[in-house]
Amino acid sequence: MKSTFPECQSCSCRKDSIFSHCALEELESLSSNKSCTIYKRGQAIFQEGNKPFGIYCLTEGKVKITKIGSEGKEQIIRFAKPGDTMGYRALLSDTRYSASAIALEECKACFISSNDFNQLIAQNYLIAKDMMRMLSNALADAEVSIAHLATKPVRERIAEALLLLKKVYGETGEKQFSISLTREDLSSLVGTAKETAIRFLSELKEEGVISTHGSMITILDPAKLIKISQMYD
Amino acid sequence: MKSTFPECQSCSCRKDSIFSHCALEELESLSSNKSCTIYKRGQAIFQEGNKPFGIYCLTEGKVKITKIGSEGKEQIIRFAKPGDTMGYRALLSDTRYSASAIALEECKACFISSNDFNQLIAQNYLIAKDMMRMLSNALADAEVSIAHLATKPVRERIAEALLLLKKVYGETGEKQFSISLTREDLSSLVGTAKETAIRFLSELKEEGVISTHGSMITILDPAKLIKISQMYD
DNA sequence: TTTATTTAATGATAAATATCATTTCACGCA
DNA sequence: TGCGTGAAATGATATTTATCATTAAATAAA
Repeated sequence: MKSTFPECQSCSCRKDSIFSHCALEELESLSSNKSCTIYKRGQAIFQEGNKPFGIYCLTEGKVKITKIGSEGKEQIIRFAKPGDTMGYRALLSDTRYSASAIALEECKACFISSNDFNQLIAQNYLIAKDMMRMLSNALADAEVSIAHLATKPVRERIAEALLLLKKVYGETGEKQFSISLTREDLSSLVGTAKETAIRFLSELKEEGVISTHGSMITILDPAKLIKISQMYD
Repeated sequence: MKSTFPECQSCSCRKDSIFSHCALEELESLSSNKSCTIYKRGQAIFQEGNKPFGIYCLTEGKVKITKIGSEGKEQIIRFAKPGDTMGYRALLSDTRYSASAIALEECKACFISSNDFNQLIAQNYLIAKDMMRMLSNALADAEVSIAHLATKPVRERIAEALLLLKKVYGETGEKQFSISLTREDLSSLVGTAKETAIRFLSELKEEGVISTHGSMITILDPAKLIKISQMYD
C-alpha cells in the first residue's frame, strides 16, 4: 500500500469532524504539524493505561475502542470510522487512556500533539463547543449501553449490535449492509459468550433476518432487526 | 424546613464545582438570576425525554440519575451530591434529557437558565475547560460501568456499588460508612434483580463485611469489599 | 402502643446464559 | 486442487441469575 495521507485542508473526512470549524490557517498549521501512520489489522493505535500525548484522527479503516474487563475479557465500548477523533477524552481529563484503540483492518490515522490540540480548542470556541457536543453525545451513547446491558436480554442486544454496526459503517440508504466481524468481537461488543452470540446469530439466520458467510454478516431485514431489538420496550 | 438557599458567591459547595473558576461578577450575576427549589423524596428534578431549559446545581441532598431500560426497568446511571451540576449533557449536545434526576431525600437545587449557562462557558474558557473535564470524567466512569456490567458477576458488582456509594457520599477518612438505600435502588444500580441483590448482601453480612438495619447499610470492612470487587481482575 | 403497610429476607423453582467438548466450514498456502 | 489451520457452528451440561411465593422485619399510621 502506498502511504498517502490527506492534507487537513482537503481531507474528505473533515466535514463531520471536530475540525469542520477550523479556519484555513488553522488547518494548514495542523496539517504541517501532524504525523500520520498506517496500522495493520490488530495493531493498537493507543492502549489503555498509557499516557496520551495527543489525539488521533482516523482517515481510513475501522477501529474498535475496547476496555479490559474482569478476567482479562475484552469489552468493546464503541467503534471509530474515518473522520472520527480518538483519544481526546484522556487529554481533556488529563488522565491516562481508559481504553485502547485497535485496528479492525488496515487503517490510517493522523496524530495531532496535545499542544496543538489544546491551543486549537483554547483559541477557537467553536471547536471547544464541538468537543463538548461530541463528549455529550458519547456520554449519552455510553449511558444507553449501560441501561441496555443491565436490562435487555442477549438476543435484543445482538440485534442492537448489528444495527449499531450498520449505523456506524453502513451507507445511508443502503438496504443490505454487510460487515466482516469475528464472533469474538461481536460477543465482546454485546457482552456475552462467543457461543451464545453464535447461537442467536443462527436463530436470526433461520428467521431470515440476516445471512452469514464465514465471518461476514449481512443484514437482510433491518426493520425486523429493529423490532427484535425493542421486543420488550 | 425553612427555604434558605445560598448565594453563589458564598455557596459552600462551589469549591469543587464548575463554578470554582467564576469571577465575582459572574457569580453575582448567576446568583441574582438563578431560581431555587426544594424537592421532596421521590420527586423528579428533570425527566428523561423532556427538553432542557438550563442546568441544576444541587446544594443539598442526594439524587439518583436514572434511565428507563427494557420492560420499564429503572437503571441508575450515577448519583449526584451537593456541589454537583446536573443536566448539562442535554444542553451541550442540544438534545432532550437522556436520563432523569430523582431526589433520594429532601433536596435543594438551583436552576441556571441555558442562556446564562451558555454565556458563561462562552465567555470564560476556564469554565468551558472544566465542563470538558467533567464530561470526560463522566464518560470514563460510564465506560467502566459498561465493562463491568458486561464482564463482572453480580457479587463483584454489588461490592463495587457499595464502594461507589461510599466514595460519592462518604466523608474522606471515615471508616464506617452508612447509607440508607432501598434494595430496589441498589439492584437498579447493580443491574440485577432485587432478590439477587438481597442474597449477596446477606452473604456479605455473614462474612462480616457489612451490616444492615432496615434499608440502612453500613460498610464495616471496606478493604475486604475492594478485594471482593476485584476478585477476578 | 397497637395496627397497617411497606420493605427486607428467604425458599423453591424456572429461565437464561456460560462453559466445555466436538464437528463443520472457510480461507490461505503449498 | 487438496491440505492444514483457525474460526464458526452445534451439542451437552453446568452455573448463574431471575422469577414467583412466602415469611419476617421495619417503618408509618392510628
